Amino acid sequence: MTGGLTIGQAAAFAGVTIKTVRHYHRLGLVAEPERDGSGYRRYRSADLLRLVQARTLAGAGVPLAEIGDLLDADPVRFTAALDDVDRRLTERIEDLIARRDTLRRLDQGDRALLPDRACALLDRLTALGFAADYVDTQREAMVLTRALIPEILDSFLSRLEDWLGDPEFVELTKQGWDAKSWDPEDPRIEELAAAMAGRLLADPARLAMPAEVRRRPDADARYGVIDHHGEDREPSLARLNTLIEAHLRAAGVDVPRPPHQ
Amino acid sequence: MTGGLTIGQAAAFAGVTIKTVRHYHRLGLVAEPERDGSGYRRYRSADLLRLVQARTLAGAGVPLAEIGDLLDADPVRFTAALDDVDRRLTERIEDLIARRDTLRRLDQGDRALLPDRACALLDRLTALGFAADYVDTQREAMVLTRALIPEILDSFLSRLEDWLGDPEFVELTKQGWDAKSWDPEDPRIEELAAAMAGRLLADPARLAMPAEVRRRPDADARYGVIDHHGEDREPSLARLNTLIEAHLRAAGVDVPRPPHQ
DNA sequence: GTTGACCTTGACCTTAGGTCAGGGCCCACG
DNA sequence: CGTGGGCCCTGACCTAAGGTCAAGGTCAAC
Repeated sequence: MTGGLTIGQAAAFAGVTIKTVRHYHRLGLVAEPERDGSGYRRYRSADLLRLVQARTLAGAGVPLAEIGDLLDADPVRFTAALDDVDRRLTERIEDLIARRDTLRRLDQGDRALLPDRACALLDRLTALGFAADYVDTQREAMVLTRALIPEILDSFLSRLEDWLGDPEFVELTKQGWDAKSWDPEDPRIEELAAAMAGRLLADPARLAMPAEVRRRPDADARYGVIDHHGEDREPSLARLNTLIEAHLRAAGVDVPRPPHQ
Repeated sequence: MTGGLTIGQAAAFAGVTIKTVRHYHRLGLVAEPERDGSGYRRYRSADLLRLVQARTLAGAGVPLAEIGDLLDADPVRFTAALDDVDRRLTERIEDLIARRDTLRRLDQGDRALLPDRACALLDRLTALGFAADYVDTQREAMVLTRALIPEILDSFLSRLEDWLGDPEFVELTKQGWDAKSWDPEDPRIEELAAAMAGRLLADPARLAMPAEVRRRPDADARYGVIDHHGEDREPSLARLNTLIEAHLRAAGVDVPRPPHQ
C-alpha cells in the first residue's frame, strides 16, 4: 500500500496534463508531494485539492506566477487580486475586439487597408482611363499617407478629387505617367512640368498645405516619403516631379523639402 | 546622398519599434532593404509601404508567419485568409470572456470555487455549531467534488442538507469530528461508527449512489479521493470511516471501494 | 576630439506549457 | 523467467512576438 495517486491519475482527475502538473511544481505553485520507493510522486487528496484550485485560477486567466501567493493569501487580498485579474482580462478582451474591428475593415480584397472614400477614388481613376499601374501607385501612396500622416488623408483625397474635375489636368497627368518610358533627359519632361505647374498654380488654394502637417515634428520627412513614392524606380518621374516642385517654389508655394538624409 | 530612411526613422514612421522591424526581416515577412556604405539599412518608400502593410495585419492579429504569404497573395486568397483570422480571433475573444465569467463566479472571498448553494450549506454548518475546521474540510470536499465528479455535486449537497435535518445525526457527526483527538484504537470509535451507520441505514434512500457516477470509468477512484479527503491527516477519522463503511457494506449498501493503489 | 545618439550583431528572457530523448519501474502475458 | 507495453523520471529545446542586454561601429554636433 503505497498510498496516493500517481501523477497521471492526479492530472487526469484535476483535468490537466502531466506536464502541466510538473510545470506547476517547478514554478512552486503547487508543492511537490512525497515520493514513493521508486521516486514516483504520490498525490493525496490535499495535493489534488491544491492542484484543482490552481487549475481553476489558471483557467480563469490568472498568471501562474501569481497563483501560489494567491492561494496562500487571506480573503481580502484574494478578492483584490481577482479584481485585478478581471480588469486585465477585460482590457485584453477589448483590445482583441478592436483588432477584430480593424481586421473587418480590411476585408475588401486588394482594396484592403483603405477607407471607402479612397477606394471610390481609385475606382474613379480607373474609370477615367488611368493606367492600372498608375492606380496601383496611387493606392500605395494612400496607404502610406494613412499610416504616416493619417490626419491629412482627407485633404489628400479632396485635392485628388479636385484635380480629377479638371479634364486638362487629367490629360497632363496621363502624359506624365507615360513619361516613365521616356529618357530622363527628354526635353518633353520640362515642357510637361511647366504645363502641370501652370495648371496647379491656376488655383493656388488647391495647393494649400493642411495646417495639421506642421504640427508633426518630422512632417517634412514623412510628406517627402509619400510625395516621392515610386520615384526611385522611375528616374524620369523623379525628374518630372523635381521640375514641377521647382516651378511651384519659384512661384512662392511652400513645398515641403525632405531633410537631407 | 545616401538615400532612404534609417531603420529608426522607418520604424518610427511605420509605428513599430526597431526591434520589430529586424524581427520581421528575420522572419522573411519584409525583405531586407539595401545597406549603405556603413552597413546601415536604408528604407525607401516601397520598403516602408511593405512595413506598414505588415504592421497593419500583425496589429489585426494575423500570425507573423502568415503575413509574408498573405501580402504576396492574390485578392481571393487574401480575403479567405482574413476570414480565417477573424474566426480565430472571435474564438479567442469568446474564450477570454468565458474565463472572465469563471473568474467572476470566484469573487466570494474564501468561498471561491463553489456555487451559491454550497456556500449557503457551509454557512448553515457554521450556524449549527460545527467546528470551523470541520466546515473547512467540508468546503474542500465540495471543491474536490465539483472538480472530480461535477455531475454529482447536486446530489452530494442534497444528501448533506438531508442529514442536517436530522438533529441526532448532526450530534453524532459533531462527536465524530471530536474523534480526531482520540486514539485510533479508542473503543468509542466503534460505538460511534455503529450509531452513525444505524442512523444512515434508517433511511436507505439517503444512501443511494447517483447513477451518473457509474458512467465514469474511474468513478470509484474519484469518489474514494473525495470520501477519504482529510483522513491521511487524521488516523482516528480514517478508522471511523472505515468502520462505518464496513457496517454499510454488511447491510448490503453499495459503497464504492477505491481500486488498490 | 569627444560626447551622445544612432546603428550593427548576437545571445538570452518572457508565458504556459509541448515535444523529444534517454532511461527506470512495474504489471501482465507467454 | 523474460519481455513488451505503459507508466514514470529528468533535462533540453521549441513555440509567438518581440524585449533587454552586451559589445562594438558610425555619425553629426559642440
